[in-house]
Amino acid sequence: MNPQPGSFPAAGHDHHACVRSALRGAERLCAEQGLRLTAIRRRVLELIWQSHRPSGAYEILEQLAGEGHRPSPPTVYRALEFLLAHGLVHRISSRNAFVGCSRPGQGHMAQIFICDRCSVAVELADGTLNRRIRRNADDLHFHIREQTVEIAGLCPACAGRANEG
Amino acid sequence: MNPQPGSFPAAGHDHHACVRSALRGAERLCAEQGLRLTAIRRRVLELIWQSHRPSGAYEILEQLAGEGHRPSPPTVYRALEFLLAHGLVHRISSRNAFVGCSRPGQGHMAQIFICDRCSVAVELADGTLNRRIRRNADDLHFHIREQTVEIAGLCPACAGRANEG
DNA sequence: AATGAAATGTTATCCTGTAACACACTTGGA
DNA sequence: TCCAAGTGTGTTACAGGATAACATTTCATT
Repeated sequence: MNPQPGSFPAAGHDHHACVRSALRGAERLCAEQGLRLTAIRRRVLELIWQSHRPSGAYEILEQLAGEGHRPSPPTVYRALEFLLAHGLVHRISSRNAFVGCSRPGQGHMAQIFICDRCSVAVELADGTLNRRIRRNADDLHFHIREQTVEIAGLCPACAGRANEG
Repeated sequence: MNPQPGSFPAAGHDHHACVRSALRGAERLCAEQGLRLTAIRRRVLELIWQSHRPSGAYEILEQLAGEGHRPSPPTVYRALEFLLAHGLVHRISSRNAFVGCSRPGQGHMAQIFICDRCSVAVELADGTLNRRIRRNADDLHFHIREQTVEIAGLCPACAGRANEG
């Protein structure tokens, strides 16, 4: 089961299932579209899905290094470029980081909520909101290519313990 | 007159007036709130307002260097930090750059449209859209601290000559 | 003048991302 | 089977963005 799009992951959710589901989804999408999910690309996607927290490119690099690969930055950035281009991951501009996309292949007009405290990110794709953005663009006679909607704050769990640590 | 919030600047608009207006606004806001608009802060704001294109921190640095100041990165970043904290500029995460805020002091729930071709940025503050975001956050039980809404594409003028150069 | 807080200067370094070029591996056709 | 062309990867070197840590100055107020 994919990480429920539209809600923060429950405390004890089966994360291995998230990862498996994401990889299966990627395999299916690549098969359908004749794309090559090479070993590196697959591994980078897998590492990004290790958690629901956006990963920096150099974090990924270090994890790969820990496995003996020792790739250089361009290798990782190329894999990320591929994953971004085909909607398998999102870039979080406000953090220079990358997070798995919960709905690969369904266009990329997502809104992403990121917790300041635990860093968990959740994506939404609110059609009403997207239409509103498009309408604003139309009023400006602006032609949208890409949108970035990132909301930072506290997730439910962290808001609950806001006054602790 | 401030750059019309909510529309792309007209071809022959009086840009000196934009700059003057932005600086006057900043002076007023700082006076009201007992903030110190020091020489550097003022100069950085002025440089950012030189155009409606977001400026990188190191661009600003170079311009200051060209005037004999030769400041170091932290100096510029501190000025930017001040200007951001008091709503005088926006950070454009998707470009690592900064642009003047057209409505200082009115909260910072803005949407920014940026042209891929000429880089001009225009800000909007659509209450309906902001309420929609807030509503999505409420549904998630997420507490918003800050939002980033950046839309990239082609401004009216550039869309017009899209098939030329 | 003396004091404490805020602002700036300085140095060094870290993090993020890419250019440029070499090599290897598919894949389809001669 | 071998060759070409395209795609993917390796490697080196560097550009660009941002901050830590500490020294010094400036300012408002006593």
